[in-house]
Amino acid sequence: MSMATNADWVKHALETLADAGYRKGGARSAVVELLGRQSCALTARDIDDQLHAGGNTVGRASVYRTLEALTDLKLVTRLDLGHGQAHYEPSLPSGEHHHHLVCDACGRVTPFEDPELERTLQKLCNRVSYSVAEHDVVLHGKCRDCVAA
Amino acid sequence: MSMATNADWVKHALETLADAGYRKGGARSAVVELLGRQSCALTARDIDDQLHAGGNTVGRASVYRTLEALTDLKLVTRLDLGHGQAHYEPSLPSGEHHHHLVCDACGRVTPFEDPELERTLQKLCNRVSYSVAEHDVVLHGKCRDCVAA
DNA sequence: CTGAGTGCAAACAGTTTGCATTACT
DNA sequence: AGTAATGCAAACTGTTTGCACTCAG
Repeated sequence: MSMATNADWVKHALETLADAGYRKGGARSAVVELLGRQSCALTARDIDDQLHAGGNTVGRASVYRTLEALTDLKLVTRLDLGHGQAHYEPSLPSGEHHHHLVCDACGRVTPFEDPELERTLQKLCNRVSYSVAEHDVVLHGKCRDCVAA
Repeated sequence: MSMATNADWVKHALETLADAGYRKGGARSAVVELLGRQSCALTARDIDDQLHAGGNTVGRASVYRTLEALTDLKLVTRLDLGHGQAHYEPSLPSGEHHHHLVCDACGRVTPFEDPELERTLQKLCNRVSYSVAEHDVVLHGKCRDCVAA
């Protein structure tokens, strides 16, 4: 299921880019395919490093430009997890999403889901004076390993 | 009550700094007093600008150093609201806290409180593998004015 | 052939750091 | 007097932009 979902996301993302008038390009496809292989949040640096480790020669700029395009098309979500660098993750067309636990000691990021939280947030959004498009919940603390150490 | 709370916070903050071994200094007091006058999140830039507008000659560096000290002592909370710059706000000793609505169109930040959300988050924290020290909820969208426009 | 896509290097913005000076204690 | 606090400028980091070159359509 997870594999199918990720493959679907890559296909969906490439199609959406094409529909939006973007041409095909090596750097962009490389970023999209790399994102498709991940399930949780990556930084631009992570993406750049992994692409280079795989022998690819994409420039930082192309990574950022691709991420911007994908974010504009709502294909990826840009998250601020509080360490001064943005994180990006594919957003599933189904609309389902998770939130994040961040270890302030080692930097690890762990996703979690909680239906009750979603329900509570949903109710909250209706009560508020803004038109809410998106919500982010970030729990900061120490992961199990760092608590032990 | 709001006035009393803010005045208390300034007093509390200055005492805590003194107890922690910090000497008295003009830049630090200026930042603390300015924070005491605000109730919601400010950027370092905001603080620097407001101090200069008031005729003060503090350097950026001192603002940041003060904010770091205050954050370490848990006197202020550092928030990442997703626009690449950190926001800071006094944290009340009572432990009560609010979360934020951010208008992605005009940048406005509006605080809100929701006891049910706090309860839900509390339960969630107990169920999770991390030891959670803090939680941030950020709702992104458009404020009433920007929806109208 | 034309313009979007790309890589590089330079530009930027927010934040941090090094250092000489100032001023609490 | 001794040492923390401060202001300035330079250094750093993550991100964006300008430009010449390449390649998809």
